[in-house]
Amino acid sequence: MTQSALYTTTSEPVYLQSLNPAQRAAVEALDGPVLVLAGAGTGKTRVLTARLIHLLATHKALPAQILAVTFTNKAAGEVRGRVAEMLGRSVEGWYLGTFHALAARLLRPHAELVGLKPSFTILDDDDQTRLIKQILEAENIDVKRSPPRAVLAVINRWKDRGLLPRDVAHEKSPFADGKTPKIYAAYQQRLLELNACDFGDLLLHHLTILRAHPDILAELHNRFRYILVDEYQDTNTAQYLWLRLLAQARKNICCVGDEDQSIYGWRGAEVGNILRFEEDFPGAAVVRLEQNYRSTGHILAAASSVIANNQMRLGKTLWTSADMGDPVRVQSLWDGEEEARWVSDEIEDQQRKGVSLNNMAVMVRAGFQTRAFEERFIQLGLPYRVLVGARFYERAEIRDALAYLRLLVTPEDDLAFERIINVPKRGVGPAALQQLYSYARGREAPLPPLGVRGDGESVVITSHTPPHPNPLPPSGGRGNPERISLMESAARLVESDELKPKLRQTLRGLVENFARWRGLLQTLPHTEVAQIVLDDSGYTGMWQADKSPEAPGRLDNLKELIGALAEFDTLPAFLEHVSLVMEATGNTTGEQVSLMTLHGAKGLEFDFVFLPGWEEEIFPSRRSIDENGAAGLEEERRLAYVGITRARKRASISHVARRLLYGNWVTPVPSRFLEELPDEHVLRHSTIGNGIGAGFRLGASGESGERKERIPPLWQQLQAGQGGGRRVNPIEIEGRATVIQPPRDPNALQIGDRVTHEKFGSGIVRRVEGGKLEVMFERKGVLKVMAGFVRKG
DNA sequence: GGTGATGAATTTTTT
DNA sequence: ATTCATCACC
Repeated sequence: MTQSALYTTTSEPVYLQSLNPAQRAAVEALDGPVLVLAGAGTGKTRVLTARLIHLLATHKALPAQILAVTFTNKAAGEVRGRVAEMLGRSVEGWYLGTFHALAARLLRPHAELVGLKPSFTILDDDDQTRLIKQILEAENIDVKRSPPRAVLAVINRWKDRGLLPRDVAHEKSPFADGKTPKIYAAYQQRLLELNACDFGDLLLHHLTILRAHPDILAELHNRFRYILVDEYQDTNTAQYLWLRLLAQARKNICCVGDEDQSIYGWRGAEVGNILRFEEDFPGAAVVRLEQNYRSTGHILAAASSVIANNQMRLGKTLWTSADMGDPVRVQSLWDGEEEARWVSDEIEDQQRKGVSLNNMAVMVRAGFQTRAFEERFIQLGLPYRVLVGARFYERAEIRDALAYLRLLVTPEDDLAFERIINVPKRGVGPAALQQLYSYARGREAPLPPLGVRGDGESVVITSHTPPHPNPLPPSGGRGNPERISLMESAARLVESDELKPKLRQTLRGLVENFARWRGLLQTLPHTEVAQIVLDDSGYTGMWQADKSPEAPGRLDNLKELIGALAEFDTLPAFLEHVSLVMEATGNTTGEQVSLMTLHGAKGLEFDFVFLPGWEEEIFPSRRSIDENGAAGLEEERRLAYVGITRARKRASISHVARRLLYGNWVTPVPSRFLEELPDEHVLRHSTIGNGIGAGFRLGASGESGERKERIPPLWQQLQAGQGGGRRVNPIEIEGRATVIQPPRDPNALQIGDRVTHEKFGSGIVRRVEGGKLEVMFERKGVLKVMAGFVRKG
């Protein structure tokens, strides 16, 4: 075998030297399916990076022969950066990116196969919602009872599951009078007409192509010798199907993930994918990374104890060589205000001891909880930043500006047209827009459409779905050739005398402006053209005239946008980037406490972590349990696990006796997760003097002194019947050797298998006893059933 | 077509 | 409490 220079030196290559045995096993198991179960803080990125380099160093693959998929741009960027650094060369052009970016890249050249042009645009969430709204209205569906966002969510969940309109004909949804499948079909139809994709389509279209065209699939099999997947526990069914298809020839697929950190079920992630890996890829090697390099002993023990209450897991036992450190703090407080005060006091305390604010973070369950802390921090003048606030490209002014640019590049972009036609206000309201629409459709138009044959044999967007509800025919689109864009309609109507004079003049000005701006692109740099567009359209002026306090910030953002634009050679290149990367350009200046949601905290770590609001209904979130029962509760518990394991030195959890929620006072029950924390690793304090809060033992006299107390039985009882969560004794943390497991008999039902029961729905096997199974059902919780009554999958 | 009042909803978030 | 959307009215 050829050996690289890196490899022939007497000592081992640098990138292998510093790995522990488990990490090393994960890196060196190059061929065949491999599942790397990477616990929190066990060096996952390091393994991912080393594995990529090892593939190259051993000459197993060239860069272009590796498909490395991540979930977020941030993760892709991290791997990119580290690989580039270690190799000392650029990773430009590698197939290393997010599912969506890679799918888009692979899809474009074959777009015609699903009825799109290779230049298709990618719609953002906002565009999607507006489109759905239009369709609902055209179908005469009450958008109050069926909010477009909710309908879109249902459709997106279908897409997550890889379901096309033809697959969902009998699926039910509580919205759109049961016509959601029809809405889905109409929506897909409209997307084709707009030559557009939403995020889900990027994968679905590509999947459709790979299934229908073995030659294209074979080409990819030939190209991608090795597949590497990050955060596998977050993959949805569509992504899973896509990966499985791509991996089926060579089976060299390595998935890295942690079922205990699967927290995106609500947006389609299937923990089942990771739980089922060995079944999906028989003969898979499984490597567990269990040595934690982040947290001290008490923190790990507390986190392990909480997560041990989950049934749907493969199981890992984290351990550390670090000392026990500080116990996890649990603080009981009066109300939200006191909680914010307590957290800020603790922060200032650490700050006085020399801890940087950058090493401290507050992690909440839901966005609205940040407010109390922000107010307190502002009051104290404590610098803070909110992570995952409104993202840069989601801000209104940025979306408006982007819409102008999109319209400049693609005059057919009706959604962009609609967004900016009356921004700034030009007197082109819904009525005028309706006129343009009518004309575009070639119906009810005041004049026969110029250059359009007949009177426009147009398919009305939605009102009559064609007999075949599948808008994705295998070849050629079913777009309506008669239909013209809104911009085109405006251009033609301006030449007629059917518009009111004022409107006509306005539209004429706009149409001419766009034509002129487009011309400028030939001679001027695109950044300058962009600036001219924003200025001449009156958009900049609109914000300059705005006296509201946020206006100056918005103008700054627009400047920043032009700045970002400068980093790309062309306008279309920039727009493609933006549609896939909705990230803020980070401006990290000075020392700041971080404030974020638990979801936003994944992948991050801090010395001191504050976890406020551990109260039933809030955390675990009521809706999560309402909507997903036992499975929802387990996901909440994983969120607790993620929160605690973010802490390097100390995790401080708190809950309050009363809280102002949506304008009224509630007295929450302490979170059941508090009870799952083992006493021997926790230090409990309370400033609450008596029994407010449905679970606090009365203090002797109602004074509010600090007091260490055991949480009493009342809510233990309350919880006993809830959520299907069985109480489990805290487990000890212990070391455990890395295991590379031999292949199992693929036919026998085993722990972790997904099964379906006619009456109880689907679930995960958690114990096998002869012919009897103990199954964790998603809806019903843990039940014993006969093996004969379930089927696999 | 723009403005103010009224009423309902209000987890989590990437691409 | 606050926000956001829709409706009635100017």
